[in-house]
Amino acid sequence: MLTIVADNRKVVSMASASVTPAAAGGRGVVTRFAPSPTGFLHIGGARTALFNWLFARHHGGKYLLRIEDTDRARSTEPAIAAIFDGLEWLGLMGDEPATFQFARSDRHAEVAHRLLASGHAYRCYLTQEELAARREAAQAERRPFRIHSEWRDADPATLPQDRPFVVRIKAPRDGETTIDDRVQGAITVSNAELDDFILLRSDGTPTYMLAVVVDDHDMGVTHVIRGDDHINNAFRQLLIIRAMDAVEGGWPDPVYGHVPLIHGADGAKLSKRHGALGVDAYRDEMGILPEALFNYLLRLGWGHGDDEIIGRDQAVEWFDIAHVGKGAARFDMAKLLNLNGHYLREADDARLAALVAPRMAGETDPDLLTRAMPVLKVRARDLNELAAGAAFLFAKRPLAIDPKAEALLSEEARALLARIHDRIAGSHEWTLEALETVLKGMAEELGLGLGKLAQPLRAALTGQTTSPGIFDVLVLLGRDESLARIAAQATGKVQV
RNA sequence: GGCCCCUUCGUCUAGAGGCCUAGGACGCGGCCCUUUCACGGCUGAAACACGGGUUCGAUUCCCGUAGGGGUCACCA
Repeated sequence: MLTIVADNRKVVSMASASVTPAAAGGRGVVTRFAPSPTGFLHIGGARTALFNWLFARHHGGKYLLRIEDTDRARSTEPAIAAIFDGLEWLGLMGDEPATFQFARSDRHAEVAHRLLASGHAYRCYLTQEELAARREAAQAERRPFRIHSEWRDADPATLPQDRPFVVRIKAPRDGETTIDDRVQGAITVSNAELDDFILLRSDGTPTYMLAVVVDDHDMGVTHVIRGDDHINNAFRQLLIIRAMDAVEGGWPDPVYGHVPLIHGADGAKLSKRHGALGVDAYRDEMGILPEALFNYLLRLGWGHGDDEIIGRDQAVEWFDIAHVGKGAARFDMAKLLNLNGHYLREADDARLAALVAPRMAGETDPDLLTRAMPVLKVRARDLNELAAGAAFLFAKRPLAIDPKAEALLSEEARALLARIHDRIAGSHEWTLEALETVLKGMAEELGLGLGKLAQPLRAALTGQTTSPGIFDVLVLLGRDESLARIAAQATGKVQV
């Protein structure tokens, strides 16, 4: 993972040095997923990535990745690795090596200076203290605070030479701006609501607002699909885009699609309290399959008629951003588990065996695990349940007997086990059919239901009250192990 | 608080003026299958936030109300 990061860095610095805007003029669709590496890839981010990926694939376009690491204090290398790891797992890596935003600071500053030179931006010498004081004053008078810098229209000749300044955009003060959002529909904001936000900080570094716009432009991004917490930013970013378009042309408005955030079960924004975990937790701790999370996330906030089970290819064919719901959807673990159970049953047995083995205590046999999978996977919803269900296969004698199973092993039951032991020990074939014939015949002879034999058998063989079918268990365990486990619980048997 | 957005069963959703007696899925209840647990099948309860319009006719269009969410940094 770290080598990939290093490679990406190299590619980026070359790209930023040559400054070759891909000119978003017309042609193919280009989307992007742009997380800031301040933590793991959370479920909401994964869904945003998914929608970008699907939209691009559906339209035969390109899907790119950009790491927004301009916040040097909060961005970390492990977070970058975790995000790539999560995307990789879900099959949502970009079509090209990721772009790293911080590496492109010079290009961002260059754009700010063009805006400055063309009069679309200005140097503002207001200090943070002055701003804070004005903000407080506005608060005290209970009126909304808008930055009105006296430097906006200052005579360039009178500008201080040795004081720090920030570069602010000159936002229009009248009129209104409408965004035709592909998810939300038309959204209109009065320009008076937008104030002169900062492009370049006093230390010369670009702000997020500037960096996003410049990077999207240079990467040729045509469709900006992201969380709807960015709606307000879209209007500000459009200001920069239109200013640059006026300055040098070739800066078309992107198409926006602001998808709703995912909420917790209580309807509030998903937070750690709700289990807003990284996708790695769904994989490692909860034992979720990537195709299940993919399907779940897709159906969360989007639907296609009555269809519930939707695979990758089908999703690409059907995905339509206009059908993404406008309201926030709540995360429902029960439904995810149900879907996971479905994909578990569909999954390849050897693959499942490999996924389950590390979750089991002690030694396991991949071959036996694989052979047991068909009867094991139908009764599990996640890999942990699958591992628990497989435990009996590798348990060492003497078997730990679960209290509920113990209750099944009465005196009569133990006596019965002795008879079963002798009877099946004499069976020359150890197959599903042969064992079934023998045991059913025996039950009939004794005038008992098969359950009377099967239940104590299950307890003796697995130490539990639930397991795959009893004949499956016998065959999986094999003749020697089965007879030994039965003998251990039967009365009057010499334990091997 | 200002601004922006949202609102169909508990949850995810279908629905784009008559197809709606509002459909599907998860979850929940019942039945069947069955040696247990599952899987599977059948089945039941369960929703158009409220109030006004527009219309011959509104879940669907418009306006209010209520509720919810987002956003208001030299963070991203």
